[in-house]
Amino acid sequence: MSHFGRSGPPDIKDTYSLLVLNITFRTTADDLFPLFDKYGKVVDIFIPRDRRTGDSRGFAFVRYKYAEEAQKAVEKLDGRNVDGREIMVQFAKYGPNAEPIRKGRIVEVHAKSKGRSRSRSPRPRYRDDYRDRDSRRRSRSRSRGRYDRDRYRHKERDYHHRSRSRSLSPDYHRGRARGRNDDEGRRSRSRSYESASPARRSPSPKRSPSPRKTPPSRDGSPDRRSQDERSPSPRSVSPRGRPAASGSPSPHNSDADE
DNA sequence: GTTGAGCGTT
Repeated sequence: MSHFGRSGPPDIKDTYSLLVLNITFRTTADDLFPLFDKYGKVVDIFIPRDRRTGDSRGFAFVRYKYAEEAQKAVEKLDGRNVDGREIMVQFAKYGPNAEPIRKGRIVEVHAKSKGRSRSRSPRPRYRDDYRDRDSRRRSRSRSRGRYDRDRYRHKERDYHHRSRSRSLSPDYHRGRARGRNDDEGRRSRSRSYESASPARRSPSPKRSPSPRKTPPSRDGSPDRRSQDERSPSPRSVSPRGRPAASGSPSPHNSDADE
């Protein structure tokens, strides 16, 4: 039981953060603590996780008390198989406590200028060389991809909107020129619209084939929803029996009902 | 239940 990150950063004034990547989504700070603590004094371990799902994002931050120990852990734990996945340990570049690292300049003492002293790197990481955004943007995980796409949605939408505007100009002109086929013109426009926003279609494909399952009253009745919210149980005024009992013109039915 | 480039909270 570790309370890392539970009470926020304990003291990052003299701590060095290590970024651990490529860790499994099930790896927790408790699993990394013994691993990193073995090589040095771990002050705190923080694993950013989703606030909605609460799942790990796949990387963790390990704070060491001493830079030398952190460096050692990087060399030793970098490339270590954890939970069946090879983790990548490296100094955090961005962060609140990334400054001490720059000041300390842990390595470069005996390390060759060619590269960090990661003689323990069993596998060459192309990411270091191919750090282009194109590379990481080409393939992305599902969970993160969704948010990222959402973020870029404004741009895409703007682009589409503009494009549609231009496209609509000639389309409209042509459609109007035809004139004789009002039906066809409308249909064409309709199709164009669908093709213009394929991702904007209602995320409820089930509703289409089964419109009966979803009552239309709740679909287009925002007013009703408000009322419902105010009166969460308007029909449940009598949970024990049916309120219509007094006005029920079918006494015999009542027997069958209950 | 899935996934796999990256950089963090009270």
